[in-house]
Amino acid sequence: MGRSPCCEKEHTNKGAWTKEEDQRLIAYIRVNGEGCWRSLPKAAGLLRCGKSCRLRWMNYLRPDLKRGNFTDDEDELIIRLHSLLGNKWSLIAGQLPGRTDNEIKNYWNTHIKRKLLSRGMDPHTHRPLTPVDGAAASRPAHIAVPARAAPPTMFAPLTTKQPPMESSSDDGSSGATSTGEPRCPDLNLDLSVGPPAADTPTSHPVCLCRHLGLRGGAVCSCRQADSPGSQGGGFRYFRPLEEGQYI
DNA sequence: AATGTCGTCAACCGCCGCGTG
DNA sequence: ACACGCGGCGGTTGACGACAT
Repeated sequence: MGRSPCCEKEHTNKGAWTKEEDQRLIAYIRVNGEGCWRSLPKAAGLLRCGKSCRLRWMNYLRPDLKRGNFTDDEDELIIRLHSLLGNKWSLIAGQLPGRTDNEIKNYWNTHIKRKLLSRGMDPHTHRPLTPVDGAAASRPAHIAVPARAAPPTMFAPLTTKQPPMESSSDDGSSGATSTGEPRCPDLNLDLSVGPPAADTPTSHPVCLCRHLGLRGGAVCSCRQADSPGSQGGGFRYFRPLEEGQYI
């Protein structure tokens, strides 16, 4: 049998939304607020699947959406967040007010991937392309390539049990550990859009999870985050990048 | 001007995680 | 512990416009 369909497909419209449908959806949500997407279409007089209504609202109709081109700052922030989080578009979108996960995902696939390739970076791993990667990058799109492991593990988090790494000027022999393992590049965790505040310390470590609002979630194991002495409590830290260093 | 190709993006699909009974 | 319903997420598709030939 399997799961029941989310709606009666034979009685629902599909495809592009009309202005009238948009107006109905907006008017309904203005009065009743978001939520209960399953019953919303009927209540709002829409012949649409609840999921479709939610998507339309979230990605297009929400009043707080920022339309228009991405700024360079937003570009860089997306790249940094992607290197940390992988294809977690909703988490990335959470750091860019007014942008949606769908929008960022599209933008990544159409613009940023190419931007990284032009920098000689692998958009999946955020590492410099090797000649082999380069060949892969030029591989015709229809030739499938197995997805690589998600990047989040690429950047081994620093814990307070480890001494902070020396500044990344530890030369760029970089990229390899003494064991010959490729070393994870460091991360610039100034995740704000726009110029940093003058008094913002950029060299001392920050809790990534906390910065991303993930503290207490599955991703973050930080404890006692708000207490000043919490550095010994198991925080995971990341060290910012040096000027001009890419992730 | 007609046709083909490419890039963009809104929308759909199927899966997953969480809450609830 | 289990099944179910729902919302949310990420991958993919397809329509459409811009550009090239």
